[in-house]
Amino acid sequence: MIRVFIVDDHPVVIEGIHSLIQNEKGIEWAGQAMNAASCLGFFVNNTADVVLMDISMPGMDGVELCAVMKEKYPGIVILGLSTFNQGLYIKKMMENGASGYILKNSSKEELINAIHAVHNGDIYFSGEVGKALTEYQKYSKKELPLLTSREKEVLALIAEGYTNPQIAEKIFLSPFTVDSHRKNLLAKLNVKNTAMLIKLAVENKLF
Amino acid sequence: MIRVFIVDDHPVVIEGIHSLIQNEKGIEWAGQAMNAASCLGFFVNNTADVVLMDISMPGMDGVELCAVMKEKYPGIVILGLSTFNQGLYIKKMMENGASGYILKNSSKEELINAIHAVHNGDIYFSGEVGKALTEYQKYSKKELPLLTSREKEVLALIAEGYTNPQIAEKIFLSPFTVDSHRKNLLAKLNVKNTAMLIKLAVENKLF
DNA sequence: GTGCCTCTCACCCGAAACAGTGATTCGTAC
DNA sequence: GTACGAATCACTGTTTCGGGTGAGAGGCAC
Repeated sequence: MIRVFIVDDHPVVIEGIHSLIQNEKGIEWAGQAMNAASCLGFFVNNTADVVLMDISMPGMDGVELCAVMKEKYPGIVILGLSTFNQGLYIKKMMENGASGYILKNSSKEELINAIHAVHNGDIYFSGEVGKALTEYQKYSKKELPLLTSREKEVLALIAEGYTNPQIAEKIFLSPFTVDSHRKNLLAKLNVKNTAMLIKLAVENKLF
Repeated sequence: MIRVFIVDDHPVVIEGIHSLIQNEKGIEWAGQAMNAASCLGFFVNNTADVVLMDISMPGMDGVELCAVMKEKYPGIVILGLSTFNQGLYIKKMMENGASGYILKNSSKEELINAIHAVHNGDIYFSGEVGKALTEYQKYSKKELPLLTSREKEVLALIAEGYTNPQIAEKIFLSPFTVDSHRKNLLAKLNVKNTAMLIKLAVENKLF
């Protein structure tokens, strides 16, 4: 029996999901909350197996609540829930420990499938959400000029904290040469100092 | 009818999966390849709906091949496949556009489920893999000292490429103060220059 | 009220980064 | 064979960073 708890600030949604999963064999209604605080309060003295969690709520939002819940109760599985389909939030939610994500307008089958899948330890995204996520990833990849192999090599060493002279010694080059590569990196990637360079490099996995 | 293609350098695995999915209604065997080059060759004149792709192969590995395939044929869905269960590779594979991931010792049901799920646009991880991924994420989060709000503020501005004097002007502080915060950041996070600082900050989302 | 931390400001100094300019070698592509 | 980019090296400045050190104001805890 999978005990399902729901956190959502919209009573309509709670009601809707409640009616969808009641009478569903293998699934039990554990309780509900309309904000993060109530949710945390509930879990002081109670528990559940799967938490359906709205991504946008007044006060502490789902993304944050998700992190707190997984920190306190790592065994509880969280399934993100939202009316809108936004890659960035989904990604954040996953990074905070959610096991899946579905839209509120999912069919009953999708909802039941998702609950069983995440309870089973699987990670599950409904089709629409999966699309948004991959589109987001594609979109978030900026078009960046190609770096030469030497440049990537130098870039990696800069990111590890080596200075020009140290890099020069490490890869048997003149410090002047390393400096040249460094300047080319700044110019190519259109940034003005090391901080921007490394931020861009890490975010876009340039090395 | 879902046409399934498999890329794996182990004939045994190809044979095994072939026998598992043959006679499975709705699934059709599109072909096979034992390395990245053969795979790319096949798709010049042919196509498939779902590609089961080994993560570790001689020459170009699955992670890289995955990126190339999704670049050339965005419509083709890729399902990662591996004997071992390593969070880092799974994450990389997903970042390169894979839609799911299963282990080679998955049951027939799991395999069929996964194929249908990813073909449907869902993202699917089998339970064991999901566990590895979340464990990896948990593990990869280093324990870092807490930064004060001012420090986070300064850190964010450094990451955007501002110099100490510019930051000072921006948040109405003395350049000396900004420099102090900057030095505290280096000391607290145990790094020795801006490059390491920003790398650590971006990787751990410190601001 | 005595610690402890945060935030603030200050100065010195050497090292490193950044800007500008220019040059040679080498391979590859047309 | 020439045109181009990658890779190499060189010099000169100016700016910024990073290490060390110190100190005063305000908040909070015990």
